Amino acid sequence: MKTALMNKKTNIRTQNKKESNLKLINSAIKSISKRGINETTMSNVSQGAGLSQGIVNFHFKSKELLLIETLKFISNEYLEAFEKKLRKAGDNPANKIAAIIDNDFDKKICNQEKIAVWYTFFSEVKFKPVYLQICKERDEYYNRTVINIIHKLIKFEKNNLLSAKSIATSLFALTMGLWLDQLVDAENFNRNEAKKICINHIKNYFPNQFNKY
Amino acid sequence: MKTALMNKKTNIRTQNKKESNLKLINSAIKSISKRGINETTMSNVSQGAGLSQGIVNFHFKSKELLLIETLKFISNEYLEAFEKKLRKAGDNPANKIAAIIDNDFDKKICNQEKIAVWYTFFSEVKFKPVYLQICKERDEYYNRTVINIIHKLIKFEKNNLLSAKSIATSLFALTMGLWLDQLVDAENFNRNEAKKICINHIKNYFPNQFNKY
DNA sequence: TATCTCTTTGAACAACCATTCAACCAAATT
DNA sequence: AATTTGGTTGAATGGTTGTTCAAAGAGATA
Repeated sequence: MKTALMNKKTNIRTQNKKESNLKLINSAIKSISKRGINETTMSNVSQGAGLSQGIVNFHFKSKELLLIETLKFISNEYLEAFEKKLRKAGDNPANKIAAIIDNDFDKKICNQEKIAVWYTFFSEVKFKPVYLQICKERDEYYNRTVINIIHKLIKFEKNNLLSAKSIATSLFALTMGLWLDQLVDAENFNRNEAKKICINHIKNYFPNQFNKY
Repeated sequence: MKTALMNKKTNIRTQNKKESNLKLINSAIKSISKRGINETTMSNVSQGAGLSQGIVNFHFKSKELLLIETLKFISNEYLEAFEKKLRKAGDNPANKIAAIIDNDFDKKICNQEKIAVWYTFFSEVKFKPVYLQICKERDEYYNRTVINIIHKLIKFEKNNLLSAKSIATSLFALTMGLWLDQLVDAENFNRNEAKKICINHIKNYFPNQFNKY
C-alpha cells in the first residue's frame, strides 16, 4: 500500500521529467530541421519546448549531449518501426523486403523534418565519432537484416550479377539517395514513386519472387 | 605595345589575386571536411591558406559568401569533369551512361574530402536558398542529360517498368547514396564495387545494350 | 503541516569568432 | 622617380551563445 502510494507520487515527477526530456528533444528536431545545428541555440530549444533558458543543461548536461540524444531518438524510432513492419510481414522474403521499403518511405519516418535531421548528422560523422557510431549501428542492423533476407531470395532464384551484400548495399544507398531527394527537390518528391523505384530495383534481381509487385 | 605591357603587368596582380582566392577556397574545403561549417573559422581558413586573419573578408566579403563560392567551386568541378567524360564517350548511349558512372566515382570527384563538403551543404539546403539553388542546378543538369540518354536507350529496348525520368532519378539517388557510404562506412567503401552496383542497376533495365558491361 | 528533494527559472558570465580598419607594402602608372 | 592603386596584415571590437548558479517553485516524505 505504502509503496503503491509512493510509486504513484514519484511517477508524477519522473513522468514530468520524461515529458520535459521529450519536449526538448522534439523541439531540438524542429529547430535542427529549421535552422541546422549551428544556428540551433539552447534558447531556441528551450523556448520551443515552452521551458526556460537553463533547462537543457539541467537535463542533458550540454548542447552536444542533447544532440546525441536527439540522434539516438530518431535512430531508435526508425529501428522500432522497421522491426514492427518486419514482424507484420510474415515469412515470405519478398514481402519482407517490401515491408522494409514501405517503412523507409512511411510518412512518420520519411518526412522533411526527420530527413533534414538525419542529413545534418550524416554531414558530421567524419569528425564526430559518436554520430558515426550511432549512424553505423543503424546501417549495420539494416544491412545484416537485408542480407539475410536476400540470401533466402537467392536460394529460390539464383543471381550471378551481385552478391547479397552488394544488393543490400545498393538498396540502402538507393533509399538514402531518395531521402536526399526530399530535401533537394521537395516539390517533385513523391513517396509512391520512391517506393516504386526501390521495388523495381530489387525486382530486377529477383523477378519471379517479386512478380506480384 | 603599350596595352600588351599593361596587360602583362596587371596580370601579375590579378593572377596573385586569383591564386589567393583559390588558396582560400581549397583551404575552406579542407577545413569544412575536417571540422564542418560551424567549426570552420575565418582564422582556420586564412591560416590554412598561409594568409592572415582579415583576408577572407577582403576577398569574399563574408563567411557566408566564402561558403557559397566554395560550393560553386566543387559544383563546377563536378560539372566540368562530367561534360568532359561525356564528350569522350562518343555517341553510344550505353557508353555515355557508363562514362557518367565512371565520373561519379572518379577519385577526383568522389573522395572523402569532397563528399564531406557536398553533404555539409546538402544538410543545409532546407534553410539556405542559395545552397539549394546551386545543388538543384547540378541535379537538374544531371537529370536532363541522363533522361535524354535514357530516351535513346528506350528507343532500342523498350522498358515498361519505369519512365525515363524515374530511371534517371533512381540512378542519381543510387549514386548519392553510395557517396554517403564513403562517409559512414569509409573502410568498406569500394570505388569499383560502387561502379558495379550502378552499372548493374541500369543494366537491369537495358540488358541488351549493356551486355558488354 | 513542516521539511526535504528535485525541477525550473532567468540573469550574469565567459569564451569564441566574424568583422572592421588603420597602417603597411608591393605593384602599376605617370 | 614619384605617385597612385590595390592587396595584405593583425590587433581591436562587438555581438552571439553555451554554461553556470542562486533563488524560487512544486512535489515527495514524515
